[in-house]
Amino acid sequence: MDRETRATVDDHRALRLWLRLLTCSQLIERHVRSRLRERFDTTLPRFDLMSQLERHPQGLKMNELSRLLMVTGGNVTGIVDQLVKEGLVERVDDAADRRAWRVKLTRAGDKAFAEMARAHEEWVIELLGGLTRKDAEALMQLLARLKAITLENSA
Amino acid sequence: MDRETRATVDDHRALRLWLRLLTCSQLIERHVRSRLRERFDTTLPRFDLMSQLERHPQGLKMNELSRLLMVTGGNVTGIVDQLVKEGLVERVDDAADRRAWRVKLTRAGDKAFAEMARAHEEWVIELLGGLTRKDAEALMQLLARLKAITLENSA
DNA sequence: GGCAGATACTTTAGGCTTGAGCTATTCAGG
DNA sequence: CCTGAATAGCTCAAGCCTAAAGTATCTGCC
Repeated sequence: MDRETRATVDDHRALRLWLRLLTCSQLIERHVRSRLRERFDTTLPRFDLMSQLERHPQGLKMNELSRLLMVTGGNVTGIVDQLVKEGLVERVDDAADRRAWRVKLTRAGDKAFAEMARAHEEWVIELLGGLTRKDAEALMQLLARLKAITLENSA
Repeated sequence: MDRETRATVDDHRALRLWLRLLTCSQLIERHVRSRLRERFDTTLPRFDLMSQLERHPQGLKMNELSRLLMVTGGNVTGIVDQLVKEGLVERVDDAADRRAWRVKLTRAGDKAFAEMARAHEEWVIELLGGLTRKDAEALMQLLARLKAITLENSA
């Protein structure tokens, strides 16, 4: 019996929905984190950051990374520092704004990310692949609505 | 455009589902964390731990808390230490096993938690209440399937 | 031009979280 | 009994994350 299962029957709908969503998310997240550590000796935040850079070959500014990853700027500074030290990422001066950097994957970073991304997708498919296509699509749509509503209500 | 929206169109279904789930979960989590800090100067992990204790008035052992909260034992030690110091929680010797504690809410903890739980549910309703009853129920059911499948596949 | 406010980034203190390694206790077989 | 394995809990180092405060630069407005 875990947190979500234990919710007493008189808990209300929205609360139970949130607890269940959190449980699902944590289950998957733990699995992925653990595999990233085992197989690649890295972490989910590092992977997420590199994944953004891979989608933006022209590079991203620190504050763009911060917004995309939904974490604070100080946090991005720390993670980028590490990846720079490991040679996976580089800070390039931004020509138009001397306050800013353009952060990019190095060639080594691009290569390392490609391998991790392949494995990562396999793990996710392994975990979630058992859902029927119909369920998966329904879930996608409902989560889209949830996301829109949440964004609206937290603004 | 956030992480999930940015996923390129050729990303596969399971991966996109996972990213969307993560985004939803993080949006709600950030909101709740921020409000817990503002209004009660506390954190989500502390709230979660107290919430488990509130559901188990007879007390819980450290390893039971660890399992219920899906975090490691060392983590539970730290959070319980703090709550004990603040007088919200107490460690009672377990009569049957001298290695173990029974962790319980104190009267002050119970009172403090009741107030926080009321506010917490309001915040969640405020955030998610916009979903129709039908959508909420469908989502509950699909997430239940997802949870079952994930548990099965990560075992 | 110059100044006020906004913006880009870093730093710091403090809390969360993990995995690995430690002690103490319990339990199951011989 | 007693010994080895399992279990309950703690400690530690390292990394993630936040909010707040600090520096440097840019931008708009007079």
